[in-house]
Amino acid sequence: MTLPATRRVGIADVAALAGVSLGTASKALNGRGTLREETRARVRAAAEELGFTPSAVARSLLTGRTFTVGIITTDSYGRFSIPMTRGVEDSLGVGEMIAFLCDSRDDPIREQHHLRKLLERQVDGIIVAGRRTDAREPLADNLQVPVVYAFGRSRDPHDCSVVSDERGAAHLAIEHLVKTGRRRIAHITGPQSHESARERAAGAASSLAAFELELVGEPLFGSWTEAWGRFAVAQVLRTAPDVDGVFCGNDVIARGVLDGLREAGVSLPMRAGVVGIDNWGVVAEAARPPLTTVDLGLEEVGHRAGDLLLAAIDGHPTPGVHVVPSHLVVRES
Amino acid sequence: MTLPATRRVGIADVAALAGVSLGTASKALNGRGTLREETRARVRAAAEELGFTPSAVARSLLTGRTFTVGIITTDSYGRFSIPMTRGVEDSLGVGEMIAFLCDSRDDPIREQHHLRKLLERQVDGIIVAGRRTDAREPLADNLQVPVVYAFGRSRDPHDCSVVSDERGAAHLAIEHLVKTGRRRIAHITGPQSHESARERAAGAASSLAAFELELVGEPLFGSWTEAWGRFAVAQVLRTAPDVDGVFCGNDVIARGVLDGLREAGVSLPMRAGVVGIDNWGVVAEAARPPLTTVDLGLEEVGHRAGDLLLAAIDGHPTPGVHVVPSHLVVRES
DNA sequence: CCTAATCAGGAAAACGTTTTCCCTCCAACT
DNA sequence: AGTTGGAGGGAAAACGTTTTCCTGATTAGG
Repeated sequence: MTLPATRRVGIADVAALAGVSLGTASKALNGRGTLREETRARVRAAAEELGFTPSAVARSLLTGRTFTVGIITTDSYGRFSIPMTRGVEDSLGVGEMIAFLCDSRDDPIREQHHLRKLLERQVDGIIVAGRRTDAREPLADNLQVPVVYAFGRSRDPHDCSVVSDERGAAHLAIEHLVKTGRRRIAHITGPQSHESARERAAGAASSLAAFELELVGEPLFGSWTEAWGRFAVAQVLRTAPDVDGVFCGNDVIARGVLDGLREAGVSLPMRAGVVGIDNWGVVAEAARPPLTTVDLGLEEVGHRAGDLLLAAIDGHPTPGVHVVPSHLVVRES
Repeated sequence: MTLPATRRVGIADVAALAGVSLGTASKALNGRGTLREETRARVRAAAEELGFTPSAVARSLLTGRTFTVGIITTDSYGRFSIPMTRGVEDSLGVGEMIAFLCDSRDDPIREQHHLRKLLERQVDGIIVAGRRTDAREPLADNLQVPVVYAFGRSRDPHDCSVVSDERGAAHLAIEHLVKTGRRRIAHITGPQSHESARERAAGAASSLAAFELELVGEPLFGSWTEAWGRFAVAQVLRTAPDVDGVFCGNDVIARGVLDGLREAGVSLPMRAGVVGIDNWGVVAEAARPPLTTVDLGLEEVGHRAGDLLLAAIDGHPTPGVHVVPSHLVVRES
């Protein structure tokens, strides 16, 4: 009893109503072949009348294309995958494609399971959206469909990966601080085990060097939390009371830093500038003062990944690592 | 040039290698028909050797089922749809189903566009995940596939909707405040135009009445922001300095309230208790003190919606509004 | 030894399209 | 008048499965 109350209306029904053959109806609806305009119109009218919706399944079987891609994300929380997915959707939409969303929750078993499901359904391509920037193992080898890695690149440099510009982000942050007159700049960031934390710290150091400056103290690695930001900035104030700028590894830390500074009596943004990374609206806008931060262009990463995947599906693969520029979002901090 | 380098390996290849007919191979792999165990094994071995992956497309064409559903979400930000999608995925996973994710961004045109794409692909069912609890227009009438509305219910009571228990949530919050000794309780919440704000306020009033108490002042409707929380609580303190509890419409407001109270010199949680709604980790856990809040069970809403959709696909629809219970998450506020 | 029943497996239809090849007109040339 | 050639449209193959029906062989029962 699987609700077949009314049979699907197929192109054969349309053809019958229009008084043409099945093949002719197909041509009329798809603009192929040579037909009189009057015939086309008659078929279109019949299709309209019957509410005909072509079966993508049948079409796929014949053409081998499903106009479908899979997105495998390891980001169960959604902070990163949401904007990326949006970008991917934008990119795919113009090609009338649509995406399966699979959440692997960082579990390789689950990931392989999803992969199998996607391959069975003959997706035209796959996007792997990571939560961390650290390079990851490729999905599988000898895969028949094109794959693009977004945000977290693949360990295999011959794969196609799209990443955001971590060093560039650090550079933008430092540049902003320096150009607004800050000279004694500290860096508070996440765990050293995260490549993004290391990259941002390295980017900050080299950027400061270009201005003939140095960080105040060593970069403080901790966790991506407000509590760490508050704690670390208190420590900074003890060892270097004249600090006038803090570059934070992400917005959440930055918010903790802002609270820590304010509560220590540092008037903001007069006596010190703070810059974060992520441009996460709910955090950056609610901070006091609203946080100046660097947007990693996640939506653009997704968009780019989608474009590259479409190109690869079309037979024009573009292996290598593609870097999407970051940009500064100036608020009041 | 669409990369047909190597032709797909089909069940015919498997059959040939195993030395059986195509139909027999199908039966062997699917456990149908009556075959010798040795034959089945031989076919399985052949399939393994060739790396055979059955084409879900061909199967769907024949059976009319795609084992695929569509999720249409209006929640471009992702705050609500992420946990719901997770729940849906969990529910579908056991049925070997997989979901298309479509973000309508609250645009009816885009929504219809997505709907068409989904119907073309012959999804077995559709879940509509709302961002607001306000009832929404049905997706379309005379739809051939089952639809379940999640979080935001459909205006048509004959549709199947799954919602969270807004009044119950308010009740849990008030109960917690009262049981921890609070008597002078204010309510600060979001815009009155949002049904959830109105429901939560109404729930709070009736719950207080059950304890023979009343709200301190009228509910303060504003926006779902920290700034509003800070501003509103300052106002409350002016008109009712002895307030000892605040029930907030969501966690973000609650966080603003906590900051406002603390900065006004109210020691927390000794002199006042604060409860939010949402249990949004990044906000509730980072609050000072960590926020006690009500979890609306969004993941459960998604899970339930998935279950009901599966049942409907199986020919057992369950029209009506289904309410998922909320639960209190006690932290330190 | 003959018949009926069961077991194994093959042949072919079916799903709903798209596309290729073919046929039949009819007009325009030579 | 005979030949091209193009326009308009039909017939049928093809995609890769599942399933139904059928046939031949083996076994059990009488």
